[in-house]
Amino acid sequence: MRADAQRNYDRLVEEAQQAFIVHGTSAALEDIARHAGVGIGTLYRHFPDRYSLLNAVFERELDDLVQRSVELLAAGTDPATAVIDWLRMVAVHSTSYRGLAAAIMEGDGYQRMQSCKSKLRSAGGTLLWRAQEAGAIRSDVQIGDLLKLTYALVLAAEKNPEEPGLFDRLMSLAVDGMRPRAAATAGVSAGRTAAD
Amino acid sequence: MRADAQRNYDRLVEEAQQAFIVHGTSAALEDIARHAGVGIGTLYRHFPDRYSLLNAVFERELDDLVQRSVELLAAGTDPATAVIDWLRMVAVHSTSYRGLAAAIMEGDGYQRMQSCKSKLRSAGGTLLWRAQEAGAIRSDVQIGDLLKLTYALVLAAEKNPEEPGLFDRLMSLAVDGMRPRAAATAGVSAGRTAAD
DNA sequence: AACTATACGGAGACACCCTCCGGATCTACA
DNA sequence: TGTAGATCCGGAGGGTGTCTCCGTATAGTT
Repeated sequence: MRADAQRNYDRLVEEAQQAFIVHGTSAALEDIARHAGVGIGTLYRHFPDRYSLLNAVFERELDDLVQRSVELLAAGTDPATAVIDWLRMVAVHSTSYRGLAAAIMEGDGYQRMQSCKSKLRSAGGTLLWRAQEAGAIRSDVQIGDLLKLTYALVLAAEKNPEEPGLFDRLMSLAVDGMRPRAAATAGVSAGRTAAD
Repeated sequence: MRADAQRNYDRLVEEAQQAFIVHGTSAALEDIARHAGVGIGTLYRHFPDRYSLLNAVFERELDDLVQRSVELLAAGTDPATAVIDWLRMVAVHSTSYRGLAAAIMEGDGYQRMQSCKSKLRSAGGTLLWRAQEAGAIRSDVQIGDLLKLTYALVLAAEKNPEEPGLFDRLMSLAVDGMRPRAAATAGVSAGRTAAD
């Protein structure tokens, strides 16, 4: 890669990060290029579409979330709580970019953002595995599902800013469902089989 | 309302329904107008934005979902199962329009689609109330939250078409969390308080 | 210094959104 | 039935944003 190309690449990612934070992930790409002192053509050469750029920005920040998962693994925290806390951190992070949750979920971006997704999966997967080994989380729960759930709830919360506690309320529903149920207690679990 | 205006209004809704089913809720409004044999200006006069049109289309189909809730209320089904089954019906319906779930969640459309939302809330609210009276669903669960959760999960499922069972898996997590937990069983609920 | 692979820039085609207003069309009333 | 005028129609046009293409410029090499 030529030196000038590398320079432009870096400036674009830098500028994109700012723009995405300020204007959300739908910030105009032409503005990003202009602020980076670069032509729109250059932007598109480095990043064929919006998702590529988003992926590059996001990837720089992922190390932090991965690091958190390692810490939670090392610390003596309750395995199930560790998983849930980590998912909350993922949620908090994605909140800093309006629209990021939507972008990650977007099918179109599936290919482009895969590198980010697999990093998240491997970090979270380890935490989940430990919790499942300890019997603290249902064994049929998958890390991919948890991440998808988390981003879906972030999105719901983002679209309902007038309800501040929404994410936590929804997450708590799902969180309770993750835990293995005690052996059926008469009455309380009536009808449960029909729902499964 | 003048007769020709009414005629155009109806044709637009009709045509929009088809377009939304075929091309998703982001179908080009100009195409809808053209297919309805009407100018784009006419479309915008009747429906100031995409959400108004979506609302009109959606509203025609809501009676069915409301009807279902009445049936579930009348039938002797388990109250909690009835709520969950109804939410599934809502989910199935919204699946017929790619993007509807996103549109309903969208903040911009909040005003425009309110009439649909309140119909859903009142139908679901009655079912939920009965289940909570019967002690079959946690009393702190709100119908607004359940609908938001449902649409969030529909959206997640819609964006991951390669995983057919996703919606059901995610829903089952949340569904389990809705049920009141039996009095703490030693060991299994360790760490629960931290998550609430 | 000359050469070539690589990268740049931005004009322009495209798609969609939404507005505006001159002209066409209904309807009520005589 | 004829007409006045309130109502409605249509689509050109301006705006925004995406993405492509290719003539020009430049870094790196010999």
